[in-house]
Amino acid sequence: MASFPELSERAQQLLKALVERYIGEGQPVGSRVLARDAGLSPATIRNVMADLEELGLITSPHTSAGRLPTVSGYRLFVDSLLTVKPLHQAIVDQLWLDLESRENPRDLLETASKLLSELTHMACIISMPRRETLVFQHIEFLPLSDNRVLAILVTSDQEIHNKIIHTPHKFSAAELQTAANFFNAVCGGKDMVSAREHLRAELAKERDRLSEQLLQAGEIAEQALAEGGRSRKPFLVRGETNLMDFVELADVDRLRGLFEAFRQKESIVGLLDRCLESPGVKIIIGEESGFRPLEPCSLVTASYSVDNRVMGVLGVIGPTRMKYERVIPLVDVTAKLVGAALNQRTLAPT
Amino acid sequence: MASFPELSERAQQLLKALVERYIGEGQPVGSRVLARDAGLSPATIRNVMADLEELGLITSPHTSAGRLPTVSGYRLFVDSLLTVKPLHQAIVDQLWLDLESRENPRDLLETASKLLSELTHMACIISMPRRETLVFQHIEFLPLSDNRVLAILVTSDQEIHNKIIHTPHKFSAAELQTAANFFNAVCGGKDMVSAREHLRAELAKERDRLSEQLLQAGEIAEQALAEGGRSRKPFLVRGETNLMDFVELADVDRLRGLFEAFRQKESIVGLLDRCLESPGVKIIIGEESGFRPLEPCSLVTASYSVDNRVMGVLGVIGPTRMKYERVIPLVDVTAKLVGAALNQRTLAPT
DNA sequence: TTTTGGCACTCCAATGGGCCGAGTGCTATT
DNA sequence: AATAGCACTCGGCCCATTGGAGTGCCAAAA
Repeated sequence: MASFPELSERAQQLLKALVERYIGEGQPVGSRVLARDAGLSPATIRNVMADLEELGLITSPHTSAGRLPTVSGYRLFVDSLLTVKPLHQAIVDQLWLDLESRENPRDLLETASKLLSELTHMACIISMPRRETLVFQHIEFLPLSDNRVLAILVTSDQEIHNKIIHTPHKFSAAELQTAANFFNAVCGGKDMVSAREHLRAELAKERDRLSEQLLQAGEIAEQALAEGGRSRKPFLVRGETNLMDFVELADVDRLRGLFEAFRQKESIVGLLDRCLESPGVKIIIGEESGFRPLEPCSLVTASYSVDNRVMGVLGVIGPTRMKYERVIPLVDVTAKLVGAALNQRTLAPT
Repeated sequence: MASFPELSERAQQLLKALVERYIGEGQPVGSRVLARDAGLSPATIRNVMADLEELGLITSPHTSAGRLPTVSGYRLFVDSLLTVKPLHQAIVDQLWLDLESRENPRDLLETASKLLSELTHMACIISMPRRETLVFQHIEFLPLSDNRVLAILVTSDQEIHNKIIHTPHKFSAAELQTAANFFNAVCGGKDMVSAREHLRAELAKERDRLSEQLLQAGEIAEQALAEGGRSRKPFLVRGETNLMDFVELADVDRLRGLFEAFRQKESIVGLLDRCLESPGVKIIIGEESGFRPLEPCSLVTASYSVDNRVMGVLGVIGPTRMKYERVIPLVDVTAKLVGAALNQRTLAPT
């Protein structure tokens, strides 16, 4: 990331004022208004502005318009100029109240996304817990008609996953019970990925000692772990319609691109993965996201964790011209609260 | 519904031509173009048009523009003037191929909505099977930690419903098994609504003979039946973004209203219920729907059934100015195919 | 009686000129 | 280094003009 050590204190303050003003008004800001604030003459301001423009921090859309921040300008602003407003405690309490009462993680994330999108008046996006972080707690098999078995998997966050499995022949209830006991013993307490690997290894090792039946059941459990342990959708998007209120997005083509992107999640998932690694708030501004539909938007994300294990990411999508100083603490706090609520819900294996 | 017996054959043909033209071009159609088609002079056409306008079947947006159909005009058109194009057999086959291979009803409806929205380039809406039509097949209880019980309910369409229930005290696995057996015996084969009523009656009747434990379990099962038997969302909406392509909807406020309506489903559910009663295709044009956001839209719906029991409704939402003669058979056929596929998936109780 | 041609009229949409305001860059001055 | 002054540029707005599309009506033709 480029830093700008050559930037005088005054230039920085001016940039800050300019960005804040632009975020507030949405129109290119001229030298006069800034001059008033700074107690300097417009001409002086213009000189500084010319410098800032040369550094690529601001531009003007045309000759006789004011200036507005470029992506680098925003970058510098959020990285070192911004003073975040701490969140009012009452809001934090309210958030916690709403989140804490949710039964299951799915509900919890649903609520969180709803709250966040309402509070920010923007779109909210939350990735579901990853398979790597879900702990296998308990599996149960239920015989259905037609050589099919219903596998029910309970993970440590008390989420239920179902999968119907087609079996080569009919298993009796007793056989299924035996199998379930075996799997619970082998996999219990492991995360979904290593549970699966462990199960595979165990099956291979004990191949001789296990009955043919159990071996087959093993294959089945493998199947159940493969897909059943993941929720249907990798992430939630809520409040998309809020984006329609922003003038800079009030263009049908743009909106269409955005909404399309929300629906076919792949590219967004990639983006979110970038924010998974480290905890804390991450900001992606405009074209930094690297793909078109999000160009006029910024993304403010934070990962949420349980026991210092990163579970997923949540964040907010809005116009580049958003009130970062309000959004950042909101996202930050929400992520922490979601983590805490999730933690409270995650019980030790029985 | 007002009929127009006083309408001459020629006037009807003219109205038909006008509507078709307007649907095709999207612009008010003048007397000249119609004159060419009809082999009459523009002046003659104008006379007829004046009659049609007086009857409230067409209007002109302003003095020097052509005419376009009013809601009544569309109504008359779809009710008695329209000649539907039969669907190409290849498309039917393809649809069936795609639908028939789906594992569970949820997937099936998901696929159907995707296909329908793609084929029509409009938004598709499908209501999930209603509780009244789902047959209780099997219930199972799984003890969790913390005085909680996981109820697993299998319905006749092989869909799985889960619910976590908080219990006043800890039940043993054996107790739960007994309870499950009891409920399976009492409720098996009944639809969800009457299963619940039946269970309630049974509990009241046998109150003295049943153990306290079983009674409590009964309350629990009641809970499970109440909500667990219904999927989380009452209906699916797919392909909303397609609506952005239509010029008549290319207005952010309109779009916002529409999308908002899709999200908070209540009003839409009411609309769909209207189409539940009788089988066959139903069409709701513009303001007939009776609520604002859908004003510039039409709705083409058909209910789908299994064994002559209406399960739900599916349909398509698009601009009033849509190609009804193509959309109607598509919706019709899809509904039938969904019913057939669902039927194939619905197994007799074990 | 129905159809047609003609004519005056209305209205929209596109075009282009003129003007104002906002803002800049540059230069001379303090 | 900061400022005042000045010429210049550009977008937005208002407004008048024009052309085209279409109508309604009436009188003449079929």
